[in-house]
Amino acid sequence: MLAATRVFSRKGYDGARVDEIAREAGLPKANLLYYFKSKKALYRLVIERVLDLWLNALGDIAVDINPAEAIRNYVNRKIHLSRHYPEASRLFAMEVIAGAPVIGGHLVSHLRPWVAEKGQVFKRWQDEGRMAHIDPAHAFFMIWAVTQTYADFEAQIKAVTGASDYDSDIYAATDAVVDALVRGLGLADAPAKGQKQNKAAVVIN
Amino acid sequence: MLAATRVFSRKGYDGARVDEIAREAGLPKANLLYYFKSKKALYRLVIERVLDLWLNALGDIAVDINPAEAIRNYVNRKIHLSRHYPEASRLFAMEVIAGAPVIGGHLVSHLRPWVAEKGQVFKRWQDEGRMAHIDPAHAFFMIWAVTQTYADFEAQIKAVTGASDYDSDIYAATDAVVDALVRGLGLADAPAKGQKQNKAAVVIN
DNA sequence: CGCAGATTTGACCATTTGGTCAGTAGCGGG
DNA sequence: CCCGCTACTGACCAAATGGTCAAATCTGCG
Repeated sequence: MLAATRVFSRKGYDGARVDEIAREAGLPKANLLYYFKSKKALYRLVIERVLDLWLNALGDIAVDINPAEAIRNYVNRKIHLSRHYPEASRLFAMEVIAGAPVIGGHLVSHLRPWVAEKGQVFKRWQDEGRMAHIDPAHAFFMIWAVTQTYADFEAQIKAVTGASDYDSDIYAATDAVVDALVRGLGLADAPAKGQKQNKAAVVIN
Repeated sequence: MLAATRVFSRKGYDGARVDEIAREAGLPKANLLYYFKSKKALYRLVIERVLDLWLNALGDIAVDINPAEAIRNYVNRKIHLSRHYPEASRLFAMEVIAGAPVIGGHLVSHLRPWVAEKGQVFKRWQDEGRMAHIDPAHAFFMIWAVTQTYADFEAQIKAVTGASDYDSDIYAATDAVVDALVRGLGLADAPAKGQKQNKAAVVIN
């Protein structure tokens, strides 16, 4: 299962060889196909598990604390995920890029309501002047884009920065990125005193 | 060539069938292989052309105008590209996710110096207090992540928003995202009066 | 026209790959 | 020890696929 995630994420669905997955899992191909009916079935299981991981591990966005803090938490958790399971992240990315043929339905049935619900919180914050006016869904797209890029485009980032130790070198720099994200979304540290008074309070240096 | 880009971007290298590319190009497979020695050679050509498009079409980041304006231009151009050539964007993404086996060298030899050079501009802006202090390379990663997400994760965005007309529905919302990006990077509209005086001047509403 | 070289193409081939199957090994209970 | 059942596996197969090739067709030119 882990082996499958690794191989699929490295080669994509078509590029992955059942035999390679089996070898990586340390058992004969026939045995692998004894447990999982087919390559496609295995892929489906793996990708659904990844999506679950994504949705569950992220948990909620705290409503009770201030927006900046809440989003900072969420983003950091997301980055933590990407850092800890880069293969999962990449696998998910490939699936979506290919048009989400397998998890398209799940995205509609699970992710969509999730976004709709959390979006309500954003809306409230925006009404209270504690968050910039951005379509909540797009705020998520921004957050996801930025957090996933460190897992998905690792090769590019490595090439550009020449980081020798990706994990420590790169993720050390993400704090500033999280700041930028929070600032960009215009999140207030504390409840605003009045409507629209929002002054992008985060100090820059 | 266009056909190849389309098919490769839809299926990935391994998923793409030479025969399908040929059919999409409206000529027999044998003829396609007469022009391009092999599938791999064709892929290499296509992906290199995409990278060129990326690097060239983006052109420069204007130094003479104010930072906010300059980056806004750059980001808008990038979004325009993603919007106009989503297949190219996705193809590039898949290549990088797979570890950039083909264009890894190009990234180091072309993209890296490009970033280093443009990064100097960012550094200057930062020293002048006209931009938040973020490692310039990471500022680019942020920008790229956000702009590419609209092409690469189209399937996800569609699933979440339920947009019926992706092109117009979605790209209409990107203005707010560009704003957030500019705000997040702490870009000043006009030259700051003094060092470190930066107050994330962009008003939020 | 006639020829030489380039272009085009259907037929074909070697290899790879997902998946099957018949048979073997392990194992719990009687 | 044996029976029945599940887990496991090497050998095998049909289909798909990248690539080749020889023959056909086209094109420019003397």
